[in-house]
Amino acid sequence: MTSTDPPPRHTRQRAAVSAIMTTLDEFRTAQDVHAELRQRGEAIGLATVYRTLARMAADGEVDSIRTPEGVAAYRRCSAGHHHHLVCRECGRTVEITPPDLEAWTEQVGREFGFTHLDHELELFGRCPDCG
Amino acid sequence: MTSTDPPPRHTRQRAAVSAIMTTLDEFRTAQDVHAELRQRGEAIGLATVYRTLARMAADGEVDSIRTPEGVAAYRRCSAGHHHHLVCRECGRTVEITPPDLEAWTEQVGREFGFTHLDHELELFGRCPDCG
DNA sequence: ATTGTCATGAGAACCATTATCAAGTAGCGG
DNA sequence: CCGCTACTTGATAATGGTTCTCATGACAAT
Repeated sequence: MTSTDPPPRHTRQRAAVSAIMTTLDEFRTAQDVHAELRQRGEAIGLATVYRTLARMAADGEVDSIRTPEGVAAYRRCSAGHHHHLVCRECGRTVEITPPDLEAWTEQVGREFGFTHLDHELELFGRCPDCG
Repeated sequence: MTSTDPPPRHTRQRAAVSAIMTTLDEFRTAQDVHAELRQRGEAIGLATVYRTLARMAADGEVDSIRTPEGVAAYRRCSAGHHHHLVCRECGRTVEITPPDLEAWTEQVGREFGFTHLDHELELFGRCPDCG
């Protein structure tokens, strides 16, 4: 696991997924991406879209989240990984940027000797419209 | 929608779920709760556990999140919960206490008008023993 | 071109969750 | 207590997103 995973091969399908992800600003599910590619005339299987997006997420090429309904959604990587404030009632989501979280994560990692650190932070609440 | 839903009835099954949730500190899935109750000799159906936990979450009696794998998990509503640094390889866990997270959560809530705030934070990495 | 290896994809398998609906039970008014 | 009615329960089926299977096809180094 520490060592080099073999690099992904360059295929037409992978290029198509990569290309479409750079044109989309919002989070899309794998099913959405598959449907969109099909609509554009690309011949690509659903399983391949799932695999490719998962791989791209693992490699840091896209960000992945879970919608409140539990489905995975992907979006092209903006600079810096961010977090969300989610309404429990209606699912409305606001992007938030906690200060110093990256730095604090590194500090905690050093303190306990952990490496390859990552963090997951989500805030939950009830939005103004849901009282 | 906003107003009067009929209040839940007092049943043996609901009492059992409510009771077990007060004894558990960590997030548990509905399946976990169901298995645990069965192991304790409670006769209760899986669907009922799902329904009861969903209802309790809607009523604010428990908090609910989605794990990175996409499954729903529930935890009793309590002040002063803690967080973890988890090794991806061996599962080793260290309790951690991020500074100012409570205060920052409140501040973000006020900023966007969200109420009933809670947060979920976990750190993941590779522990010293796993290199 | 040949060959070993990885990627693809159609469909099946998987699994958490939800819907179905007949039977049981809580709670209330009499 | 009695009975009525609406709510709850639970075994099972259905749903739907995601992953697995494995035969076939494509990539890339020789």
